Amino acid sequence: MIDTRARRREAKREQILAAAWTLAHRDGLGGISLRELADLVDLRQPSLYAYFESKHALYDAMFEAGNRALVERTRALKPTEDARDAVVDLTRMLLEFVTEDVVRYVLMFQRQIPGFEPSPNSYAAALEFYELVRSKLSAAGVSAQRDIDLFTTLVAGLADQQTANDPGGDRWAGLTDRVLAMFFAEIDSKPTKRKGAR
Amino acid sequence: MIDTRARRREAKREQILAAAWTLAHRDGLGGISLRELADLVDLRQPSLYAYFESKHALYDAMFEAGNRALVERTRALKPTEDARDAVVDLTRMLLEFVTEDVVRYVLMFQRQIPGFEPSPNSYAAALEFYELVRSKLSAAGVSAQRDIDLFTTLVAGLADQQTANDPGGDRWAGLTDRVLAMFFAEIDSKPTKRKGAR
DNA sequence: GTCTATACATCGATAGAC
DNA sequence: GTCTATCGATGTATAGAC
Repeated sequence: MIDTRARRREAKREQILAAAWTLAHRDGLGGISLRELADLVDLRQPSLYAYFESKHALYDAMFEAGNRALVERTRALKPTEDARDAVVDLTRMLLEFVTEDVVRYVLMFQRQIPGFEPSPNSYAAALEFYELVRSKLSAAGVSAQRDIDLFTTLVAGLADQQTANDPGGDRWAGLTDRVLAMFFAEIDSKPTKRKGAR
Repeated sequence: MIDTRARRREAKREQILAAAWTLAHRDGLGGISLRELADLVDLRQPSLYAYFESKHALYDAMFEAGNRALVERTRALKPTEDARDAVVDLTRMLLEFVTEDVVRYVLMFQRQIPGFEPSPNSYAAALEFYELVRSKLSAAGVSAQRDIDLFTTLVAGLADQQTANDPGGDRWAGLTDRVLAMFFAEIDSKPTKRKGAR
């Protein structure tokens, strides 16, 4: 049956992707060898091309998987009464997401693979996440672009320092609440005119 | 004379380093090809090993040069009356340093070369810079480790976002003053006991 | 789809002659 | 110090049998 064939193919694709993550964790993102990857899934190297048309396509699939996981995780956050609590929960979750798999973080948020650009399809997943963030920020009274940029600065700084200087620990992640309190104090001290304001 | 020989050797080393920066700017850090590098300085590829024992040793020399330049730039900052102004000047200079040469920034502050660890000698230059930062922060009333970590978070965030999302521009660098004002407001709101306090 | 076999270009690195 | 020659590995890709 055609369905069986398609399902087997999809299963093999998933198997290849899982093996790719394994290799990436061991040797780094750039250290994935297609010959070794093929070995891990009982294929010969040229046969990988039946599933991914290039190594970049493999990275692209990994990039998409990472972003879909992040979107899912974001959607699974419990609703909060206060909109700012939602931003706190989001940020905590993001730091956790980032520290639990540094390689995935690097693939998604650092430009480390030379020449790799996400396909429009994969990038859509990334955009979906950013939209969720924007929406939560907006509900918390943060909608000016420069205020959003300030927020991304803080989160990027926490994630960068945490993964680079204390992987596995929480030296910087532990600053999350303090950083956000500081952020909202700054926002409140310079209120921005909003659409609904009189 | 022995001096002449040593000087010629040092000059060739510098020539190789300069060519390496040229290639890195064109092709990225990882894109440096030893064969092309040798061509640029009129050598054959294996002869480079008379000057650098490996490609990592070349990166190490570049890492050290970058850090020495940063230390020099920091020492050249004009003294200020107010200690917090010195931190502002330092941060502005750092953002400028980072944006004027993104490749150098990546080499110095991101872990992008697989397996590259600075030698103790090169790392000493990096430590020298951190000591200067610590000293300026301390003079400005920031000496608790968690407060220093907060500062590094902010600077890392600005540098990361600026270089990654707006290279050549100043979308995030332009937030520097606001970020530092926010930082010092936070510091003042939670004063830390200091050695000299009564 | 998967295989064998092969090819090409590139890479960092090393041996050994001079 | 510099060279030629070479090694072993990589990613990429294709041809052609089954």
